[in-house]
Amino acid sequence: MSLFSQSRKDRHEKLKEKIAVSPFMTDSELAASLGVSVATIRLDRMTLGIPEVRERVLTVAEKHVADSDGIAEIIDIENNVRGVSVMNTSEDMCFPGTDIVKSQYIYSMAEDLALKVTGMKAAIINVANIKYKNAVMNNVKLVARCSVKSVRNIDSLVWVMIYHNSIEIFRCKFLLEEKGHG
Amino acid sequence: MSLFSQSRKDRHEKLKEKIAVSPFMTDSELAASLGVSVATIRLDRMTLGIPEVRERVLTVAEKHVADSDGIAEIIDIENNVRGVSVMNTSEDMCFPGTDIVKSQYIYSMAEDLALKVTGMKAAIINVANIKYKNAVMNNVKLVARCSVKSVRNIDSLVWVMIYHNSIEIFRCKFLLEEKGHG
DNA sequence: TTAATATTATCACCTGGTAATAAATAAACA
DNA sequence: TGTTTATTTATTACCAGGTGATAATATTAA
Repeated sequence: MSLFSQSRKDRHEKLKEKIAVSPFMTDSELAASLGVSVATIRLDRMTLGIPEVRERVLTVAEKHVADSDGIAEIIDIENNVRGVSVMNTSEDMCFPGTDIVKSQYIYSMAEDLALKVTGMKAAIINVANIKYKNAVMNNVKLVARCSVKSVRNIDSLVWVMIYHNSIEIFRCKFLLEEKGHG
Repeated sequence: MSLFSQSRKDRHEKLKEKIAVSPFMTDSELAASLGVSVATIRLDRMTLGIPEVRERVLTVAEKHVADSDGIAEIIDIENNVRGVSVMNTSEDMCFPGTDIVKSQYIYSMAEDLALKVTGMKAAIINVANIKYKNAVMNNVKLVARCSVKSVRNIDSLVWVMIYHNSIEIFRCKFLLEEKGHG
């Protein structure tokens, strides 16, 4: 292996890192920042299997809308009574460089399910009795179960429990209030 | 006002809605779905001030990376001792159609600050004593204060409190564990 | 029917690519 | 040293999804 291909390997590493850090750079920006021609960047991307800017941007954007929809899939729902959702944990839910899922994603799963079960344009005004005892790992299937404990006036009291392999890893109560009556 | 311009107003409304729902449609897709020519879509976008697909995609994608960095700004930090961050609530943190912020954003603000104060590639393994008593509204400035209560072995116990106008709206304890020892 | 309004078509141009090919350059080796 | 090989660069033709301007064609109201 030549010194030449060594410098290329270096450049490949730098390229991957640059794109990981700022995924929105065009080929010519990358070329300038690595002191090499656009054609070379093109070849490098081909060999590394890195798609063009627009695809990279689109991927990131699609992930965003997926997240804001709630990442979990509703499996079963009975309005104002109960609901079940499942979610597979993924790398981008984890603390960077670890296999441990940020608890905010667990919390979001619970909040989203509570919202969908009540069906109303709801807003959570009170959260109580959260328990979160065990770390959740990457690439694992979580099941959330939600049951509505009471519907009084415009408020709903909702319990959510999240399980991994039938072991409870999270639970919490939400008090939801119908929008516009607050 | 002519019937003609009435139908145009209709189309403008439909166009705005379509783009709000799926921001990644090209002009020709929009044209097809509204039964009108691409030129018309172009004119409509101009008059409504709607940018082209690629800009829309980029905007969404940039929001995503901003979110994953943590939306709050660190104001003051003393490693393993304390930290302060601020965050302005915005429309896209709210329940759709309301001015009430999803509590998951409050939770994320707390978690992110706890993580940054410990400075370590940390993972939250336990959360306790969450209190969240008041709804948080859109377009409001939140201040999070974090203090590290103990650093024992590889664990840190961290408290986070979030305030709006000096009123506490959220508090919680995190137990964090250094990655790789667990 | 005519004038005004709304829509469509057409053309030249732009960015950030793909794909393929040829040329230049650097390194390795006999 | 010259030759062979690996690597990089340049060039060309093409593509999608736009912008901007201008001209032609509906559509409707007066």
